[in-house]
Amino acid sequence: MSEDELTFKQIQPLLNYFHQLIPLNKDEKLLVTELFKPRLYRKRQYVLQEGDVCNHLNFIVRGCLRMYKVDGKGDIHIIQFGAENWWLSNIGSFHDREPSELNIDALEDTMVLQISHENLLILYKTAPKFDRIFRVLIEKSFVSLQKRLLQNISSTAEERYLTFIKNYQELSSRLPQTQIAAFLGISPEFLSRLRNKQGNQKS
Amino acid sequence: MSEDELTFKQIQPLLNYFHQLIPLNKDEKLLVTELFKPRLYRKRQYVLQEGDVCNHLNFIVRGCLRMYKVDGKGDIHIIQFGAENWWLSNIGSFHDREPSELNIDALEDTMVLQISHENLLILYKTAPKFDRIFRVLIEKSFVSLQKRLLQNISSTAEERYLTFIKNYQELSSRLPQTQIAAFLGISPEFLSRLRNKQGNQKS
DNA sequence: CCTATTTCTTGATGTAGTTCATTGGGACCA
DNA sequence: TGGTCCCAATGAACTACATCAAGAAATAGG
Repeated sequence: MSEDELTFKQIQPLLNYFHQLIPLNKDEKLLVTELFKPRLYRKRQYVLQEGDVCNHLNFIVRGCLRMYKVDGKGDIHIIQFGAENWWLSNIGSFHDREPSELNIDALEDTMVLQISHENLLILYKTAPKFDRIFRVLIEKSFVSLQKRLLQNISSTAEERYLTFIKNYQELSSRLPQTQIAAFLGISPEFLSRLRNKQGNQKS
Repeated sequence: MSEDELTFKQIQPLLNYFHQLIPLNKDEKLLVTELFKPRLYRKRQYVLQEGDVCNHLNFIVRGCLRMYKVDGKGDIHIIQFGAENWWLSNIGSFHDREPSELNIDALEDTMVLQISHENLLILYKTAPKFDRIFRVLIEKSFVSLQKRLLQNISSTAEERYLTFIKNYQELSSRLPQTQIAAFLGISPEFLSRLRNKQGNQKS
């Protein structure tokens, strides 16, 4: 297989993703292929470290990332997981070109397709359709974030946990409990108790 | 003053708002003036009621709205306030044309400029620049929502309250405590205790 | 101006969730 | 193949916050 064919194969999941939102023509597909670069992150490797400016949008092809904040006590709070076909970046830092307060790292070996800030500007300029694509994309992210916030201000830890395993069934069996607890905003110990409670009810 | 001049005067805050994000030309300003309609909501009046499809994007000129969910117990959870120069709509319901699970109503007499779903499509079609404008706009909303979520999973009620009065200084003195409590996700009684604690420390 | 309603305060008690400390079980690595 | 680390489980004590109840203060509206 030639290098071009290899690149094209790697980029396919992203083209499919865009195509599902808004169909692309040949030129636009080519542009995406040129401007997005594949990159592999090893488990535990940083994708973005606190203090650096977020310089890429990341589309996850396989594996799993997390974006989190470390608080004054050294505790980790996970804002978002990113698995297959999700985007994960610090949008604020990326657009305002400001140092990030958040970290992104890999929970598993993870393959991403990433576009640099510079190349994104080229993409918008060359194919304004992407203004719309990314508008639609972020609207969807906004809605799901809003749902999560609502859950957080209105539900108990148990309800949040049950919603989580329902919404992210696959992820929840793949991730260690500590990570899930840091995502739900509860202590790992309490999550452990919740899980046992669930288990007992089943039998 | 002629009717046209009146409309133009009413629409001015919105034109300024857009202009600050991305400068508009004359035609684009005209288009905005034609497609957005002013509307007054009285205190307690619904802007959007659960079960209806959200049919307008609302830009608030003066007054204050809230968007909230009523849970199974009848308790209210406020997802967002909207005051001067903010947008407030149920984006999910608006774009997917689905019944809303959220309500929006007025906490004060409130003047909004609103664009219907239909007219927004015309706006996007006629002036693609608005794809970009609304992309940038929602990116900003996304970032502030993310900050709020982070606060919620990582901070105590007291910290959240202090952040709230810092970020929304003016709003916090204008709204009843019950509303602020429903926004922070705590009981009004506990908020009252927090406030007294603050007061005592000062003296 | 008066009354009705909403809003705020305060106390007593209950509970969801935390923290700390200990134990045991895997997974990775030399 | 035996340590080293990370992860899960569990008990005991603690705390942040909720709930219920009742009264005081403020506000709205006719």
